[in-house]
Amino acid sequence: MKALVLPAFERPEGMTTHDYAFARLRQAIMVGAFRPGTSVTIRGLAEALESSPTPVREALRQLTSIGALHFLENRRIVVPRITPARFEELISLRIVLESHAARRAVAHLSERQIDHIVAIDEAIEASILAGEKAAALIANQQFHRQIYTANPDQIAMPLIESVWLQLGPILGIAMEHVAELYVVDRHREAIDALRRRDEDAVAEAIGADIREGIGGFDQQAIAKLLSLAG
Amino acid sequence: MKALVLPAFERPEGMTTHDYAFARLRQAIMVGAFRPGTSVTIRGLAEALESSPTPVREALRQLTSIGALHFLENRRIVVPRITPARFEELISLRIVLESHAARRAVAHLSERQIDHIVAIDEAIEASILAGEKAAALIANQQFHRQIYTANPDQIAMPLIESVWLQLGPILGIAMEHVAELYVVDRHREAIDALRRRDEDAVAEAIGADIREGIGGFDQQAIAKLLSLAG
DNA sequence: TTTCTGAAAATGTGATCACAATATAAGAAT
DNA sequence: ATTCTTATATTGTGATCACATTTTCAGAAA
Repeated sequence: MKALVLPAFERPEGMTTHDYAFARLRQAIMVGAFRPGTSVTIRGLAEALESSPTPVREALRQLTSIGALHFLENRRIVVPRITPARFEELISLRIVLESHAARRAVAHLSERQIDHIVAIDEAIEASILAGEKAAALIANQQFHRQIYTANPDQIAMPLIESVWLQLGPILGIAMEHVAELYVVDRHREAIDALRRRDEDAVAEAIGADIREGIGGFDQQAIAKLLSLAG
Repeated sequence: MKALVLPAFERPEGMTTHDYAFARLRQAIMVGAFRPGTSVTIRGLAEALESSPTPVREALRQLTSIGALHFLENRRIVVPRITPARFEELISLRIVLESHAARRAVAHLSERQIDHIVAIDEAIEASILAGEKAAALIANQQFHRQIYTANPDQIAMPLIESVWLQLGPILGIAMEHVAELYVVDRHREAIDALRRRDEDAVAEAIGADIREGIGGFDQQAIAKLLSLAG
């Protein structure tokens, strides 16, 4: 049994053991630290997190509720495998959910908030130029999240993050097999549309961003990646 | 402390205590057995379910992950309150998610499956005529679920059910304050479109069904309901 | 070499308990 | 009558342990 290695995570003071376990595992999955098909154990994670089974099991249960993990019939806990069809389904869901969320956020974004989003976009490009894949990934998620959560009554964010989590494992594989990140995003276009308060254009830009970004991998490339992950 | 009363639920043999607790609580919330703002306790539910805190807490954690419950800062567990804006947000999400899921299911539905869906629709009407509100509600959900899950690679169902769960509590209130259910559904239209394999028409019918069904309550009616639920 | 068998190890499950934080309610002070 | 204080009860948290199931693997049989 090799020891588990989880991405670093600072534990805020006062955070419960359960919340810590959940946040850390969630983040690990989100950035692709686990490969599809990997199986995890409660005790193993409890040891890695220096705690006990109870809070870890609660965290794992939550992660299964949002599709990040699967409890099999034999009660084994695994990172879900991804088929090409499932991948395509996830991408189309991202497009539908996120263009909707973006559209409904437009009216709530202040100029100051848009400035902040611009700053995040610049951070993304900086990370890419520096070759820091994980940082670029996190910043890209932050870019999207910042837009959608501007709507104070917004409900979609947890659902969107559920989809992100389900895409996480394949993201990790993709990052390993892509020599350098090539920037193909529509962020500039989305920002311009935000400034014009053009809801249709914002929704369109976000949809295209997703379609041409990770969704741009064609079926063949995905199949190849998935076979490598077997 | 008044004893909790949960809707009946038959426990399949071999089902773990945790799964039983989760399924039963989930169903209770889904059909509106809990009012918005209600607070629940781990020990109270453990007693009602004749088990212990551990599996119940796991079930509650899962339910919060899908938006059915909220853990407050003080660590109290409550059924989320619903504002008119949040309600409108939930309905628009339902429309987006479900018309998308319906569209992507069309190609997978066999004639036999469509026949089954017709049978469910007839059961809905029978329940309405018999005045059995809860049964009509369950059957209506079954109608929608049956369509969406025809797509074997479908990912959206858990997200859709998350939205249903968040609408559950207000459903319970609505059922109490509506003397008789008036049938305003587009099921027949959806079924015809399914037979024609007309994806656009199916998506449109499902969207209209949601919009004119529960979504049809205008803001004023919702505000009244929500004030009663204070 | 392959397959079968059984013992040992690993694993998920759930009840219990001690502890800390929070809420509740009774009584005192203003 | 209202507000503040304090003691009691309630509640969430997390570690631990016993149990049942599953997995793993060494050794025997074919």
